[in-house]
Amino acid sequence: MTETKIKILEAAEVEFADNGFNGASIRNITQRAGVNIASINYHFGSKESLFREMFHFRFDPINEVRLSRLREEQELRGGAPVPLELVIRILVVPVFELLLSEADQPPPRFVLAVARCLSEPLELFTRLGREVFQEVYETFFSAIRDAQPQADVKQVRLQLNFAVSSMVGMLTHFSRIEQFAGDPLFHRQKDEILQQFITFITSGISGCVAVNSQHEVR
Amino acid sequence: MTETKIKILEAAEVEFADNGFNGASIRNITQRAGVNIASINYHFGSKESLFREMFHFRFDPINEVRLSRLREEQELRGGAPVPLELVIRILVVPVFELLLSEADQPPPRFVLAVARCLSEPLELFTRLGREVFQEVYETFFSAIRDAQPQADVKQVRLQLNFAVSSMVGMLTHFSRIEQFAGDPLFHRQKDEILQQFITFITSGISGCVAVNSQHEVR
DNA sequence: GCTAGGTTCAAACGATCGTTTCAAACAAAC
DNA sequence: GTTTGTTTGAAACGATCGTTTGAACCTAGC
Repeated sequence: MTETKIKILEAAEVEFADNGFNGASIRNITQRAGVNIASINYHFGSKESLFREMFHFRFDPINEVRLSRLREEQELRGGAPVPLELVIRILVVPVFELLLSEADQPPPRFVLAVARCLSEPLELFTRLGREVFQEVYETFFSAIRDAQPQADVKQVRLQLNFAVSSMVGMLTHFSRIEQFAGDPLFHRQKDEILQQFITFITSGISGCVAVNSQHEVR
Repeated sequence: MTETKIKILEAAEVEFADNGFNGASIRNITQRAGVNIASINYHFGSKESLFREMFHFRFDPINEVRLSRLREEQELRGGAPVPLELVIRILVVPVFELLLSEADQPPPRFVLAVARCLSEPLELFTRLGREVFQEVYETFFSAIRDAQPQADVKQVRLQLNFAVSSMVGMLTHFSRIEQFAGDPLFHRQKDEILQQFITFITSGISGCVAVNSQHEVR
């Protein structure tokens, strides 16, 4: 990969994270990268293709980690379902450990860039989201279903929808909601927040099943 | 309120919901409303002010409902804390019953408009979010804290952050994530989805406290 | 040294953006 | 009927957008 291409990708992360997709401008990106305006269309083809390439470049490895870690656990158990909390942990950690980086170094911006751009209602992002996350979605859907034999399929689908929405919402709105409280929450350890979030989603999901089972028993 | 102003507000909801704030254009809004381009600046001053007015116009009544219902329950109990699930229900229902409207009528668009625009990283929306939601945030923060005497303040703040993120994420991404599954989830009754979501958040929050209490016991 | 292919550059393209202008149309008051 | 203040209209403003152009530049390979 050319040096110019790398510089553009790095600058694009920051620009997309700060301004969203529609708000980001080719001129700002190239200026930040210290390259010529035309180089984006030369190296990537268009603004959309630039985002697509940044998206894949950053999230494909993350998703591979998620899939391989889950498969490790599954093989380790030889057929027995992976516990729900562990499934959620494997889904959450690879992304959120990047957001909640240590205090001495700034968090990578591409997580925010992707989360914020995916919130924009462009048709492009519907396609891109599927392109990048479809396999992860289906694999973890099966794992969550396996972990809860008593839940029906539609319920699990709803649960995963809740979980993913929470995750994207957290990425997009954490810093902003944080400001409601006046002082930041990051005094807490990164690992503690991460664990609390995993617990939040896990408890939320298993709470749904518990309540629903009660309904069926009645 | 003038007829023109109302027509603009209605058109703006659709345009903002479909394209976000940066993606929405004054020309599309006025064209959809059937009014002159200049009328937005005449009646509202600017695109930003138009959004601000739409935001307040729609969400101030919703927030008043949330606050008054919570106070009703509090007075009904005369000092005793309102149960967590009921607090969450009062927070969630006034907004989500609009999103999950019945099949025979399309859902109002301003909910999506606000959720999507608030996801855009413009400084404007940090201010606007506080302007509209600060009081609700603080009031429900107290109620959630009261409902869980064993939880400490910072933990409750984190929980509310999780809850609000989930809510905004749900509004923004529900329809898109739904498409991962192939067929829509809305076969289920509106009330059932709503109850499941309330249970998800409630269980998530109380799950955090339970785990944390265990930690402290050790 | 020359050529060929890949890369960068300044400049411009057409389109669209939010906003402004100012005259025309309108309504209500006297 | 005239006046006054409010609302609409067509047109244009300056700015910025993503993209394209075509010449200049650079670096291997011969």
